[in-house]
Amino acid sequence: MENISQTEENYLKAIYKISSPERKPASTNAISRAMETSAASVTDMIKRLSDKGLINYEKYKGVTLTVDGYRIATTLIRNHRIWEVFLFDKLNFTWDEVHEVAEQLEHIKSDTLVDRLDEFLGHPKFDPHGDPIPDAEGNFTYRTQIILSDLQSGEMGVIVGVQEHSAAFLQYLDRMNLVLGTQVTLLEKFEFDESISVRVNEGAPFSLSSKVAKNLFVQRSN
Amino acid sequence: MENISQTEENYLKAIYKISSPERKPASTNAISRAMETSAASVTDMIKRLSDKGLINYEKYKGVTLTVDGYRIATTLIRNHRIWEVFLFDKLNFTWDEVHEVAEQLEHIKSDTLVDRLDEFLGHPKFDPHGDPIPDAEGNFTYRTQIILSDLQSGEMGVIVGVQEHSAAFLQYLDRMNLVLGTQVTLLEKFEFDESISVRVNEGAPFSLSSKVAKNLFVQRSN
DNA sequence: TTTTATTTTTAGATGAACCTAAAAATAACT
DNA sequence: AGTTATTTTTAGGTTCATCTAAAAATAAAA
Repeated sequence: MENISQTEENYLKAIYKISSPERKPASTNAISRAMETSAASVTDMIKRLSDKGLINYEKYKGVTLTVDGYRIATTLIRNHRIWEVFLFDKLNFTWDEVHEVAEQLEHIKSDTLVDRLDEFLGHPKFDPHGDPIPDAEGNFTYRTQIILSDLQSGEMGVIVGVQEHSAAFLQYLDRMNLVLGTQVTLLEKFEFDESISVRVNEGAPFSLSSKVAKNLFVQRSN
Repeated sequence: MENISQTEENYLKAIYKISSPERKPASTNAISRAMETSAASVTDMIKRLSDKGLINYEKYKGVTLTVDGYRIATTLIRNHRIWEVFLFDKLNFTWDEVHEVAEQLEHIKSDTLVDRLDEFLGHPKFDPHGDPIPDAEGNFTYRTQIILSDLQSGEMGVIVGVQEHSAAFLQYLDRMNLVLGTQVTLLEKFEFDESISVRVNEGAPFSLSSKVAKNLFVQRSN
């Protein structure tokens, strides 16, 4: 099971993301969208990954990860998120900058590198976007979280993550001081455009669009 | 000058190492030895690098780096050595372990990553083997160093670097406590096999082979 | 259920980075 | 200088990861 290329790793990660959490097969088209390549290229790659025993493949039926493929995919996600924590905590990258670099760092091959980094960082459980970091066995820490717009009027919550990861969205959140750990009180919901009115900490009320309200994860705090 | 592959980068680094410090042209054979590939592959690659303006190439005459090629090569060396410091200082890798991982990390593309890492590490000037870390402009810090066997009998020196970088040699040095910063007194030189007798700090005298004596850099300290 | 649309696969090509074997150029001996 | 040895290049081929265009299979619509 050795000698897996960076490209192959990226395909496995894409398949993992498409098929989780329900373990549904990933279609050729979905993979080609995720990888930004042609469907023909995907079929090609699928054959190689199948030959290597990393995915289960039946023509026209989509693919699922084997145990080996799953292990590689979750290791990559672990690597990626631990590197993100390093970049954010130690090198002062912003949360919209970490992804791109971590995308490269996750592929570094070393038996001990990420484990030592994990140790150095104090075994973080979540990355700078609030996404859980799987342990070396691929187990994720789950958290009871809801989207901001699901709070009741008057309820308080703490921001614990984001659903949308685009740099534009993350930069907007930064500008609004809506970073992880921020206390948010939902004051009012407006049906007509699904926008909401909130208070951050003790500040003045302001409104957030439906898009923001639906892409921020919070934990109820009262 | 964009889109340079990892392989191309490694060729540039090899050419840099072969042709430094005298700036002599690197021969096809020397490059093929360094890269562990066939001479034919080197000729292939040489053409591509020449087309990209990274090396000066004249058939049968060997190659030299252009200004662009030189900049890339020294940047890689800078990246490599800064990463080595990180692995050694922060993640407790031993000095025989750092090279292999840094060999991968040096290729990570980011405008700010290595500069921030450099900052985080306190702008180190030398890597864990005592090799100088060039600044962002490719300038190296030079140091007055001699090989251990060039000390006079009775002279003291401080270990500042190694010439040979093999893991076996570095592990041997560790076992003997001959790490960077160690104070060594040369007691006696034996002509017949060029071995030497030394004292480390205040310890008991012991002997070192010619090979060790010639591959350790020291700075005179009295 | 037959036709149409969509998805997936096959066929055939390309460029990067490698290879071996053979030819050409340069260097080293006698 | 002429022959031999070495180095370098060319020629032709392979594998990986991609592509486009066309064929085949599946899904959706009439």
